[in-house]
Amino acid sequence: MDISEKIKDDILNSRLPKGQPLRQKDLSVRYSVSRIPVRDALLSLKAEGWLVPNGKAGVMIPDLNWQEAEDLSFMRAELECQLLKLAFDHITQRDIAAARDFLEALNEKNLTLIHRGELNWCFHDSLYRAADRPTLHREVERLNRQAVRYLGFQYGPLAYRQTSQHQHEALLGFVESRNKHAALVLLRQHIEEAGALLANYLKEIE
Amino acid sequence: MDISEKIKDDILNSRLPKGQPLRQKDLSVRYSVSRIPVRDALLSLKAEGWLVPNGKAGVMIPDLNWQEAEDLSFMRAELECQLLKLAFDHITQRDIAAARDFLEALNEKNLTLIHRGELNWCFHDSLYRAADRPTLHREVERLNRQAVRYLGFQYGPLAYRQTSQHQHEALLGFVESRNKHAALVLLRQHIEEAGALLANYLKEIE
DNA sequence: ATTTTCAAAAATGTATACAAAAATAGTCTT
DNA sequence: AAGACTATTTTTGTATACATTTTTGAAAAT
Repeated sequence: MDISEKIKDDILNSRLPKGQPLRQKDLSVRYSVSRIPVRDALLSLKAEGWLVPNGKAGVMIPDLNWQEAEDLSFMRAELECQLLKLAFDHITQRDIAAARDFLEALNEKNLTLIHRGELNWCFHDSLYRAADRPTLHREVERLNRQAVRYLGFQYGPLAYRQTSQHQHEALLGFVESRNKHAALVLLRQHIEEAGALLANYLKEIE
Repeated sequence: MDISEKIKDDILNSRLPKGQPLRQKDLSVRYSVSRIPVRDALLSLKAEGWLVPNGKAGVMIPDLNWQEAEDLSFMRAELECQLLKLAFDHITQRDIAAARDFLEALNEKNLTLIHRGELNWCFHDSLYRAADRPTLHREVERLNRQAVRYLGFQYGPLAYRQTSQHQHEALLGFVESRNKHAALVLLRQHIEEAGALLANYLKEIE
């Protein structure tokens, strides 16, 4: 686990302070490395949206907010449905088998948020891979990785895990039976529903 | 001009070798700095899509290709139209004035590609800003900045500058006369047409 | 001739030290 | 007491030096 992953993990589990700049020195002590790898990690995390600039110097952990949740799910809905549509007729048995494996793995109760997020993306990715559209694919992956920051709410207070898993199974079913239309409708619903639920929840607690 | 900008400029003007790894040492000599700021720049540029990993070590300047051009313009069309739609009813006179200024500036013949790309984004940004949707906005900005890598073709062999400028003027006209529908149709056309032209050209010379 | 192995070289990753910039706190002025 | 200014401290940015990893190329084996 490299430093960047450790920082993500610590952000997800609220082990790093929000609302104040993260100090390179503090982090270098915390993870027992020099400031150089810390700087590298902060740069990457900033580019991925896990951190935001803090004035003229330093970075901060941004607050989660309903607007970002809404925008992320909106963009995912638009782009991922397109990606699935492009992929659909080229999805192989191997892809389906891979998707099933990831789905299986997601049933495990004791997964870290990061691990669960990764498996979640891998499941979707198995279905998109056949689209063979690297740039679109890369962008969708970016969005999914940003959305991981919100997973804590979806699997915690919102208890959305069961529903999500059922939708995944249904989606895979439609792919296997080559029902493109139903798969696309369900995927959009899967993304938009989770986004709306999350956005509403965040609005409430704000 | 910081190093990262210099590297972008040198990539756009083919002053750095494509198809082989960029060496941190070479770059540090070239720009007369140590390897640390070079590393920072490479990390950022990799995150922005200007560079791609080269095996286990180093980065490379990726080839421009028609599929990426197509995907970028596809995503821009989907997301920017949505952004303009959200912004439209809130665009102020001040926004319009700003847009006009950038449009004016774009008439200047002797602009560097980077500068032209920046002005181009600023023009669009003036019209989107009123949407007040930071995350969506940020993602659209990312896509536009990636698209800058392709500007050399659009303003060079394709001689698309005139057409593009006319479309910009017409778009601003529709905004001023509060003709939302026409503006949205034109924006989509503006993005998709440029994308298709570029993709076709790249296919030909490939 | 092709492939494999392994040592040398080169490149990247990291630590430490120093320079520049930013934030802080205290003093002075009004 | 509020605000502006300056000195001090803190933090970030960069250079240099060292460690680790990767690449390269020559020699040996098939």
